[in-house]
Amino acid sequence: MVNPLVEKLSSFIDLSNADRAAIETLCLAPIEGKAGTELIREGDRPEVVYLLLKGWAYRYKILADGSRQIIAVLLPGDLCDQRIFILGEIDHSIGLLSDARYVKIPKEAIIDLTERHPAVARGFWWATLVDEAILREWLVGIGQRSSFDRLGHLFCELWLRMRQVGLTDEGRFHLPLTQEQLGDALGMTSVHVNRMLQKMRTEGLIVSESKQLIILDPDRLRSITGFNPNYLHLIRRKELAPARG
Amino acid sequence: MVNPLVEKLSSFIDLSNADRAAIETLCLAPIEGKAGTELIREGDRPEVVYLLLKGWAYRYKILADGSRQIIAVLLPGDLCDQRIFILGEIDHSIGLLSDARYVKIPKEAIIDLTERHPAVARGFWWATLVDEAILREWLVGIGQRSSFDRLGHLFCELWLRMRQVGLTDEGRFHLPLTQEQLGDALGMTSVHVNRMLQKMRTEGLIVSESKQLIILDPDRLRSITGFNPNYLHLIRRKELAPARG
DNA sequence: CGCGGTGTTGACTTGCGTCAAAGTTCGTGG
DNA sequence: CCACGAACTTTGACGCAAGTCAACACCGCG
Repeated sequence: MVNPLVEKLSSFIDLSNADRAAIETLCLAPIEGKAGTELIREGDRPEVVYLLLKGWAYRYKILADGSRQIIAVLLPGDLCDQRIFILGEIDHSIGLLSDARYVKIPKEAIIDLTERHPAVARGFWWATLVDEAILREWLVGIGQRSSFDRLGHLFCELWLRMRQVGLTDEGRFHLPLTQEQLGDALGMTSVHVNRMLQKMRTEGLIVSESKQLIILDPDRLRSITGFNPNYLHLIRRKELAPARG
Repeated sequence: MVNPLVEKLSSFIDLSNADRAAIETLCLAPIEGKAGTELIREGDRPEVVYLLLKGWAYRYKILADGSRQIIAVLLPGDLCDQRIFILGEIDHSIGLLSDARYVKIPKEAIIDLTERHPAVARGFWWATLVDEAILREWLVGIGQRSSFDRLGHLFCELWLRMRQVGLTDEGRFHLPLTQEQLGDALGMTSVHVNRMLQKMRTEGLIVSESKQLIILDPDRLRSITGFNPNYLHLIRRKELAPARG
């Protein structure tokens, strides 16, 4: 089985065999975690970086009144903030949405890897910039789009991101989020998520069954929700010098 | 006059005189721009990084229906994405909110600077991580907070960020945003921004006059809006080794 | 077979948007 | 230096998308 981080980075940069091997070496002692486990709690001072190998995780914040905002969804191949240890206390929490496999990478190993493997360093920068772009797009959605469009837009994004790591089967992929979690990610209530899901079903846009989502007509869903995949920066930039930076 | 980037980074790391001089050398040929100027348009392929020296700028996206979401507000000392050139086309636009002074730094100069000055590299990483944390907090606000709290929360943030670069006078600072721009940043209409501003005035929280905002009682505003400054990571981490990373 | 976590449904409420008009401020050119 | 227009702010009436509350159904699991 291919390492999902290698797979993800390969969609953007050319990795040498040495680069691949270096990444895979970091994944030799994976940890298995159960859904609901908290990896990092707001206020912690982590000295390691987490890399998801299998399953889903999420970043979130809990407010004083108990409400929760999900800030990001992490899929296999996603790295939790390569330089997180530069900050003092972390300002949000990270937990597992499903049973998952992951590795804890000491900060020294990350620094070492990026110093010895410029292509990997470049790939990590790319991944960081894409994570930020996703965050921006979520802000745009929650600020400007209708709840229906927001939900459909998220499905388009998750579909492409899952496809990038080879975890889709045509329009179908595993989606372990409950309606309440979807709501917390999109800034709406689970009741309203439910209503919008049904609208999408009756309009023939999706089918969902036991944690599987099927997007019946991706093109139509995209055009209805105004989804533009440019922010995922999936296009490989062959013309760029591979070296420094 | 102190360079605002030097001032900002100094709040987190110790810069040597050589570090400071290197940054200041990059700012020798500033450009003066008028309010409303577009620095980067969605779809561009920038090969330079912008550094704001004076005035305000903003990142934003325009949707198909013409609505605009402001994704970030940039203050003096803010750098527009140190590694932006790694991506292909940029996925959002950047414009000037007020008349401003800024410099365009070629990507080679950024790479060179960070390779020769590890402390600066570390500071740039810190600034990047804080920018991301601000983005997360905006998402939390727009997703979970009432419009009143969102507005007050933003004022608390801008006040601290302006103070960090020495641009406050007690609770007073220059705030060049129109009510429409505030609305586009907070995901609400300018009409509603107006109503919430008046509520804040009648409750004795703020005074505003000709682009100046005065926060009368920062502690009260903070507790009302649930503002926790942890995400700005203003605390200097003296205990950390200054070297690599 | 019962129980806790989900999903579904309907009735009712409300925060915020929409629309539209009047008031204010400010920059610019005559 | 004043007048005029454009951009911004303020106000009020009204509508609606989405929240709230509450009951019920379902489903997997011990």
